[in-house]
Amino acid sequence: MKTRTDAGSARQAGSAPVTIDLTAVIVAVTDAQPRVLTLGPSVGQLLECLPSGPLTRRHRTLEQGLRTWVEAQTGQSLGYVEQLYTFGDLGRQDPATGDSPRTLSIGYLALVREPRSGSADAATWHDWYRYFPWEDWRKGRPEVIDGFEPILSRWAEAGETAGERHTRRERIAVTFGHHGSNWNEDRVLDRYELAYEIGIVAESHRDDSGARLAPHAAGSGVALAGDHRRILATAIARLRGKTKYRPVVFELMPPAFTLLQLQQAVEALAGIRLHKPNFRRLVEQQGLVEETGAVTLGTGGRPARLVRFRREALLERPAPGLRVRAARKRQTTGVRGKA
Amino acid sequence: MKTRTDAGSARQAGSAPVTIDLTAVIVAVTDAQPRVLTLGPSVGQLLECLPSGPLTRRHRTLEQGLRTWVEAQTGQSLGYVEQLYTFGDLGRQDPATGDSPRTLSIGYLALVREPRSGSADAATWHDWYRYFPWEDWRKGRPEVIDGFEPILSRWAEAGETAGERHTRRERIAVTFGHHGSNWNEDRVLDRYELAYEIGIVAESHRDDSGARLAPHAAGSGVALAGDHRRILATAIARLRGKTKYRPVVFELMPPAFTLLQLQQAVEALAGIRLHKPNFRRLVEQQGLVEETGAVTLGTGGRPARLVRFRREALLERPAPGLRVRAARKRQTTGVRGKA
DNA sequence: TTACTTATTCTCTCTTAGAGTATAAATATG
DNA sequence: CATATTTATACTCTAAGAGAGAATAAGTAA
Repeated sequence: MKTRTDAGSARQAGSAPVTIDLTAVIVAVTDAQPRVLTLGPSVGQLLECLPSGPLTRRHRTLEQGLRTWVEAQTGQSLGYVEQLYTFGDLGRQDPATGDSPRTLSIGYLALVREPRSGSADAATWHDWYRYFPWEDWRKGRPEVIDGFEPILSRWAEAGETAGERHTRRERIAVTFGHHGSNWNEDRVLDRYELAYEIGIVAESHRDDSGARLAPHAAGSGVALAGDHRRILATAIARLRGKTKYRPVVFELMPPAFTLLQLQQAVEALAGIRLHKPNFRRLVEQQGLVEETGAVTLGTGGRPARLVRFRREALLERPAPGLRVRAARKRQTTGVRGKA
Repeated sequence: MKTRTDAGSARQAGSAPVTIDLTAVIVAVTDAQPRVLTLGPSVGQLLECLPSGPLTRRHRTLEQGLRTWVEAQTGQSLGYVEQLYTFGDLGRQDPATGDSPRTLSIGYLALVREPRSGSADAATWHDWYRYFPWEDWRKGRPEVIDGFEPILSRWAEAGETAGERHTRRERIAVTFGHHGSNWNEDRVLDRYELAYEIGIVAESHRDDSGARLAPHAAGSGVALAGDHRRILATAIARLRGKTKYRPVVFELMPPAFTLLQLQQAVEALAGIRLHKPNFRRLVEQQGLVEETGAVTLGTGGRPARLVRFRREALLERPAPGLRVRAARKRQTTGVRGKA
């Protein structure tokens, strides 16, 4: 449609060629680990990247374009797909791009059931904590954060005015919490952004960005090409948040599963441990699952009932989800040996 | 960055010229009504539209481009701004555009304090329920929904297979609820999408879209140019949802306000009535406000304390927000006469 | 003074969430 | 085969939170 006022001329004048990149974060959970599909480094491409390709006029819809590209590049066909965010800031483009057409990346989150094990393509599945080691609190506070802390405080105290120093301390407290307390697992993107600004992650140094305070810290995880690690952070944040009010985890589960498997999937995504009896109560109370009648052996103990997702739950509750909070005391889910 | 596999050639081949439109939903609350800023119809532009303009190479960031356009078109400078969604499906463009370059719209939500009353610009503030009359349940169930119901059932029963009819009935139940129960105020976009698909709103008939089952229904609200009503629906949905876990309402309040004003702002956004004592308890318990010491007269009754937003609340709670649910019984907030 | 309006404070009940304990039914081990 | 170990499942106890309504305070309008 037309834009009003005298925008017409401005449009002609300033409108620059733009390329739209459709980029997918494809997530699965296997063996209680969250995985993401990437294309490994190769000749002419130093870093790993997410599956992605440009929007063309053959793509009727953005999502359809994404599906096409992903299938071409990885062989994966996608089920659940959701748009995340559109990234397009200039100062943040990989300078390798030169000043060719401006590129916007539209990021998508996709959830799939199972990593296709024998994919002959260049695509490989990786534990997503490879890119965000500080996000996995399932075995307690990750040690890598110890390495960040001095960098963070140095940055805070380097503020020009007292006010700025206060704001910076506040920001650190909100995003990273206070020495283990107040950790909010949803703030994945905030943490990445802060790490990027301060220079903790490798991308800060590669990009044409202002702040380069700290040298790229140890334990800052594997970098991805372009904006891709930011897009991944956005995806994890969205998924962690959404789990709480929509039954999205079930997109990642096989048709039948045990309650422990479900719990471990949620724990894998959220990066925290949950209290087992309360988790089960929550799931059953909300009517999110129903019996299949079958049981599994091979659990190593008493056989577990196999359940399946109950679609009707969507109709019954306004916000069917797993509103979980981390167990205060570190809580074994019953699988990983004696506490 | 580069795209891997043999995307290079495909990119050259298919890559079409693209225009990026930055579109703003600018929201304020005055006199307990939610308002949105639009540019009125004019010569060469039959419908109202949202402030919007193309991204140019002068805009370093998308958000900065948006702010520039909005200020040029409306004189409003924006405070809180948040990206919503990127729309770019082909089948849904206003056919008036012809087949000129494909346009993607990136929608934004902006919150401002006060409508600038005497704006000489073409921009005007309108109650947002003008575009979504069925979304305002503050005075009970809106009558316009009565007009939709037969159209909805006719659509459901027109499904080809029994399965499709069932799916359609389910979808209606989830989005519109069952005759007044199960109304979920967050599902603004779902409802608009359904209305669009069935043909309840005017845009369905204007666009080059498939379904045109029903004639554009009475009480279906004022149409906007292009995608803009969809973008507005997205904004309302986002704002209604976000209110529950982030203190965004305060972006819309004056520096000092009474608890009733705050409640009415939340009610205006959510389109539902709240239980007054419980609302106050929630606000005070969460530590979201603090005393200013002053009181207002002119409330028509006992003077009310004036409070202000307490920023520290952000640090103390993981999800500081107003997790409100509609009062079961219609509940007077004490202002609108005797129930 | 009396009615009415809005503000503010309580109370009571019911649901939900956090944390821990007890029992059941398999596997592993001697 | 008895026993320890492991996982599954069911309960209990407590405390916090949410829904609903009543009671009291302090103004304005008649």
